[in-house]
Amino acid sequence: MARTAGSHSDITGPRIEAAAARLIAQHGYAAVSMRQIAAEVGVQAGALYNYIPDKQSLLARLMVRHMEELLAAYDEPDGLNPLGQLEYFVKFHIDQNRERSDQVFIAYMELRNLTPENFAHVEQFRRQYEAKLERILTDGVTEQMFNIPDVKITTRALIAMLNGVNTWFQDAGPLSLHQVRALHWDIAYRAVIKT
Amino acid sequence: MARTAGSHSDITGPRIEAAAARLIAQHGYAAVSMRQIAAEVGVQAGALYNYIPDKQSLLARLMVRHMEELLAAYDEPDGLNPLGQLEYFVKFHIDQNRERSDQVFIAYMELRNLTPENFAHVEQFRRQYEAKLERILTDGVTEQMFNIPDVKITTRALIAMLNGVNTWFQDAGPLSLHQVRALHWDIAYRAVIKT
DNA sequence: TTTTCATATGAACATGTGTTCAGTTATGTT
DNA sequence: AACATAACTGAACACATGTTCATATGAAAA
Repeated sequence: MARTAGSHSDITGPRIEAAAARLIAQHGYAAVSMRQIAAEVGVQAGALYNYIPDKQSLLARLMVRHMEELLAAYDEPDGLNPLGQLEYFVKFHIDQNRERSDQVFIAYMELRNLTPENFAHVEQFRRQYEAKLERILTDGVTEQMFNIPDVKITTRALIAMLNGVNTWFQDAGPLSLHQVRALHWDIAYRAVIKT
Repeated sequence: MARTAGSHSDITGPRIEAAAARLIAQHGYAAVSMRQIAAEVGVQAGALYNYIPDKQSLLARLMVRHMEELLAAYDEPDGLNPLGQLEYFVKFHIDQNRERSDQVFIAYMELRNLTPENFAHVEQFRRQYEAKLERILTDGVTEQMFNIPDVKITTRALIAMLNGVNTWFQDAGPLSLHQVRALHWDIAYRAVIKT
């Protein structure tokens, strides 16, 4: 038996990435085999190689695509002062953590499993994203709205804090996403505001 | 050829754990083989099983021991008000991140590679540690020193922020550990203090 | 010196790995 | 109806995996 039904090129491709994202987020890149991914798609392992050069490329593609989509989804808010922009960033980041939790999780857990070339590629995107927040903080300091001893450290600290949400937030939990957003915004606000 | 030199039981054991910690922190549990660990120790793979029942137990032991040592190293500061205790906690956590970065990294990156039983065991320690911070924040609120909308979320947010240090701090970097401590303490302070 | 035994070897086992590819099948086109 | 080809199978490849065990070794005890 070969192809079991229909012309599936356009559907199998995305399904491979979706299955890979799910499994890798759950078990880790090294712990997931090509045969597991194939089984999740409902196909034999060999068929994956019609869509992917190799396993490493699959991981890299997953991460690059995620970073591209993340940056694309962030539409620079016009006409907001630094405080408003910071609020936008915080809520955007938390929303992304929720909507695309697998990809977000992979993007910062599997960096060490990338080849140096792929790592450099992804890292470049990561820095672009970080630069958005850093810019907001810098502007806020310039406009004497924020009081921040070290903008670079505060940038990383805030992102680390926001990423943390992904490790414990569950839809079934006691807190709504709205509450989580509000509480993190409160902390971020107090961490930067000039009093 | 068998044993190549001397009676090494008391030295090989710790060396296995040290090598495993180094390698797992760098490449991840699933990506590191028993033969790699053995090679790092300077021994054949079979010899590891004089000290370890299996690979999974090695990971679990690493994590449990780390958590035990972490909790043991934390000697409850007497006679400090909540603010002083919070400062102590922040600096303690950052110092631990530096002194035992491999173990800290493993302890929150490899949770998903534990069997359910081992996970439950480690998770219990993790909650004990988290409870220390939560207690400090609760006390601060009670004494009307802190203003915290949700103590549980703030606890997690602060720990996530502090853990973040481990992902980018390097001794060779531009900032001293002292500076990093001070900057994070500043953020934590502002996040909780009642104004 | 001889005995004892903890400590390590190295080969083997069964299974799993990523990847390739000749062959098969269903689909859309002619 | 016949064809062309995209899409997939299934078996195979070479090698890696965790783990076991009979065997060898050397240091300490007698």
